[in-house]
Amino acid sequence: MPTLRPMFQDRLQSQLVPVLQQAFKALFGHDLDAKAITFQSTRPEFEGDVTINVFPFLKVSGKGPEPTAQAIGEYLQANLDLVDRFNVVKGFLNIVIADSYWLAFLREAGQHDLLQFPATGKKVMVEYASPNTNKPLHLGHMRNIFLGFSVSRILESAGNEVVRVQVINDRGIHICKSMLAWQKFGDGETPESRGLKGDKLVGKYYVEFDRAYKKEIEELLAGGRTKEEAEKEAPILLEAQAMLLKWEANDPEVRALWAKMNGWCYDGFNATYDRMGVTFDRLYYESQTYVLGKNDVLEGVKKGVFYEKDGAVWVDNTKEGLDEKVLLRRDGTSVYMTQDIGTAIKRFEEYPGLSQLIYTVGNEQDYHFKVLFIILKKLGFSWADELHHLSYGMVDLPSGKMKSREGTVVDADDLMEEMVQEARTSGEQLSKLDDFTEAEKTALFEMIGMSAVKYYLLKVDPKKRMLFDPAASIDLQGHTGPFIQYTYARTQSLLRKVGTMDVWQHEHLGTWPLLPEERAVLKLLHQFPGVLNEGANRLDPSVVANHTYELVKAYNSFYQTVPVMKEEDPAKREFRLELSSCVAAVTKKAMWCLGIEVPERM
RNA sequence: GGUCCUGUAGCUCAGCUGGAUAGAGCACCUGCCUUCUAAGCAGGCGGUCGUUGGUUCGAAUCCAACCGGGAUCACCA
Repeated sequence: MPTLRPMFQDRLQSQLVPVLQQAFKALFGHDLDAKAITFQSTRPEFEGDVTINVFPFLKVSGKGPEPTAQAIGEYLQANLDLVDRFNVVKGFLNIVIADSYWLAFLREAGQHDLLQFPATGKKVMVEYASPNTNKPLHLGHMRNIFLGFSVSRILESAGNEVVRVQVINDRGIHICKSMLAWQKFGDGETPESRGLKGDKLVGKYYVEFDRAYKKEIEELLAGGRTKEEAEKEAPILLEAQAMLLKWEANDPEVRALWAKMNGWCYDGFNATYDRMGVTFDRLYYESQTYVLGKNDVLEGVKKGVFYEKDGAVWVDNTKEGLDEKVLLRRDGTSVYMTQDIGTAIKRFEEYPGLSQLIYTVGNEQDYHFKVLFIILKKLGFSWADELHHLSYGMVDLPSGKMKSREGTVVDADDLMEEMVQEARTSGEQLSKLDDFTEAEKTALFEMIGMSAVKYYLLKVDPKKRMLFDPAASIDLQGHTGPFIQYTYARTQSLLRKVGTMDVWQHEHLGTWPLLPEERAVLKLLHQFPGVLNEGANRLDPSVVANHTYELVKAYNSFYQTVPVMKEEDPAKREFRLELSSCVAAVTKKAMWCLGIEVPERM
């Protein structure tokens, strides 16, 4: 993967490394490579914040593990103020970082957004939705959309300018099927007359088509045709194919129907996107892009990158361990790959400063993108190395795979509605919201329900296929979005009280032994920029999701065992308020990176 | 068959640039609301990290083979 973004340098490690190098020089007369040192956070059962494993250095030190660790520890303690003390357990050097360091860090964190990196000056395009216009969005689209949108937010936080893009597959045989079925069986009904969302109505006729098609096949089978013949010869299919030809010939009537039904579909999609909370900067319609690429391919033939065989144009990727692939059919028409080649080129033309292009598409297209990227590289585009397929695994149901034909797809609108209703049911049972207006409640339950779905889909490593268990996803406790929202609401409750009591002066923070609960929270805050950087480099929201959970879990533990407002020492109280405030800000921003909103009360 | 992804607790998932007795959530069991929001906290139960070899001082992590799950390999989109 291209590493465009600068590596985040952990501020603690960047201070430790040079002194460690000095230590190795002074103690063992060895020039230590900075990359040879790996830090790990100290396991909770030992005292310390950072741990260095000295086993790799035994050859250099010429001593056993414990004396080596001891010597390094002593050197660090003597030469670096932020090293307060240390202990050695077997080959592990556990370093305790001085409270003053943590306090200074907290002060800094209070003044800056830890999760907003300086501008990189880079522009990145993220394509994260590519629906067909013949059926409504479902659970699979939801993973795709939330994943890509979150990645776009993460990249933005990491300092990049982001262009969010949707590709709409608005032409082809699939939409003709819906159109034909509507013409035949629709009786002129519209989303308005029927009271149905536009995408649902179009989807309904896609199903109608399939039903009629199957019926015709059965009749043909009964008439003695083979299955294959029947599938090819069913009159309604032939009619749909004829309609596609008419569409391509710009037949006004077909085009008008096409525009009308696609319009219904877009209205439906837009309503779904609104509820999802996602937006696009640029839409690409396949009806406009499907003609692209042909000239680029012919250009490639001239350059000798592609070759002709049997009248068709091929690319040979056998050297790359792949196969040969047709790019233009014998009749000169395009295949899917052709238009993807053209569209990629067009995008870089449209956005001259673009440095990276990310396609959020399911892993069933891994091969397709591998081939696409190789082809663009062969055509000599300098940006070909900056193309990335953000591939994600399929979403399975407890009953198995989702199959539209078997009616087992989970509809996006239905699922969101169900989750919001579940949030309402549990929220009203808790009866903490008596002074909320009905509108406020509705907004809150919307926020909670949506966070449950989004977090559930985002906490899993994108490349793995995942199981969507409706019963588990509806859970609002434990490792869930609502749990994180709840913690945020807790911090806000505290900070509101401060507002009315005016006890928070933001004055200098004193020095005293930090409590373990406080340290745990500080360490997780301290690690967060590195986590965001990792998420941006790996294009993986799950690392951000999981670390946010770690943070709020530690904060809850702190909250439940350490007094904040009730602390009598004003300096400690202020420190804990500052800590709470910082946790709140970071949590809010991290959730923003996931495309999840966070409530002031719940 | 070739290629790619994947296999960790009853279930869903972290950990995988090699390092200390493998972590969470759910489920099940025990405590904790006259005290800053109990959508919470504290604790218990629960694992031959698919199998077998190899590399290493050290392997869930790297390598190989095998087994299981998935995807893909159209002059389809």
